[in-house]
Amino acid sequence: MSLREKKKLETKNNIFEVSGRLFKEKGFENTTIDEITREVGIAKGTFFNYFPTKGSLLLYFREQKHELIHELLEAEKSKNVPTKEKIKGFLVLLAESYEKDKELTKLFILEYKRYAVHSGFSPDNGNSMHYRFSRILHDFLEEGAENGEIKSTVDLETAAEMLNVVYFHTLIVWLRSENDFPFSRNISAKIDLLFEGIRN
Amino acid sequence: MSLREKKKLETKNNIFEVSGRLFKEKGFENTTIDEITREVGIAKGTFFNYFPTKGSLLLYFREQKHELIHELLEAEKSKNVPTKEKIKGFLVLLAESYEKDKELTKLFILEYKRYAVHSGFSPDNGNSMHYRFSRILHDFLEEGAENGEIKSTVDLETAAEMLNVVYFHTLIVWLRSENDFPFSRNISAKIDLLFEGIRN
DNA sequence: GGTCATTAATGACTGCAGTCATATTTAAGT
DNA sequence: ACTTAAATATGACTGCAGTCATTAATGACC
Repeated sequence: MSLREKKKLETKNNIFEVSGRLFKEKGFENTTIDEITREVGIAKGTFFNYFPTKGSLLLYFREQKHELIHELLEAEKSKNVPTKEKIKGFLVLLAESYEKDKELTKLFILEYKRYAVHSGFSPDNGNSMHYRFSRILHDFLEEGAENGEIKSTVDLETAAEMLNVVYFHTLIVWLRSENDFPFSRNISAKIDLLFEGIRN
Repeated sequence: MSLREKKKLETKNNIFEVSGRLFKEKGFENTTIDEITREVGIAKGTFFNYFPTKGSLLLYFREQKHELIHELLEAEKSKNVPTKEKIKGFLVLLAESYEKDKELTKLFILEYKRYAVHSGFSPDNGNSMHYRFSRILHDFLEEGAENGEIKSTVDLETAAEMLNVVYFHTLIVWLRSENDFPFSRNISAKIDLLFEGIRN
């Protein structure tokens, strides 16, 4: 790695670290780029060589966080429990990992939503949280379908999409609540409902 | 109504009308307050006497739109069809009403989401789209429960919340698509799935 | 119809995100 | 070591949302 590359990486990490701290301390809106760059010791313009907008920092936070997801996923995939339990376990674990950085998570979930409405979660965007999650959930469901745990008439894409969207909605409500919200029970109830149906 | 009140209403309507037109013509981000006020013939500051932020215009658009909802609702409520069909009918009608102002709808759905993440859809906020919708859906479900169409073990609040969130997600995807997306079939399939469950 | 308090209008001003022409640093070729 | 091209850094500048102290319009009351 050349001197150039080393410096570049270091600058990016510095921006990342400082902005994360400031966002947590004072919130996203109350933190200015000027503040971040002053603290990092770079010029304002330099920031924009690394991140195209202030909001894109949040997408980067999300990406970093999601490196962890695949570990959770592998651990959960190999368990020998019914599909429904696997999905519950995965989503609860995931939420617990978000819980560690509640404030930051709120921010990047919000930013994701903004992005999602503007530009969509198109399949060709490998970094789309929505897409990756739907894929993972779809894999679980497919396994369940192969075992005969799931009705053959169910469209697995649709089911995965619904799990996904219900999950994120619940996550947001949970993140916003002051921890008196029993996330895992709540999401479990919804997954049950989706598996069992509501019709008598 | 006094002269004052008349003028006030007229100014508000003018802002509403001009901004709506400009948003449709050039998009929300590309329309500036200066432009709106110039065209309306008021000073910039006056705008903020009527709407606290640029985004709040979108909430106002939404409110206006939602005056229509209750008409749809009443028509649908009185039909004598199964609960599931009532819900489908209502959601499809609603989507069709959104379709008339696709670009504007996109904007205010986005703004709603932003708002929702920031400040929640608290029950005490009577204007919250989320809350009103959940209430309406809840009413439908309650009727279904009374007729024995719905499992007694199902928590109606949860079911309404899920219908709601799945609906809005689907709506967004549909609004973003270029009309080749069969909304009513898609949302119907999801409602079916939620009613019947996915477990074999 | 004149006085005064209340309500609304005004636009210069502030703060911040994001741009861009210019300057500096790096690395490769000779 | 010198030259040169490419990569990177810089900060003054622009554009826009939102504020606020000041001014104008309105209507209640005598």
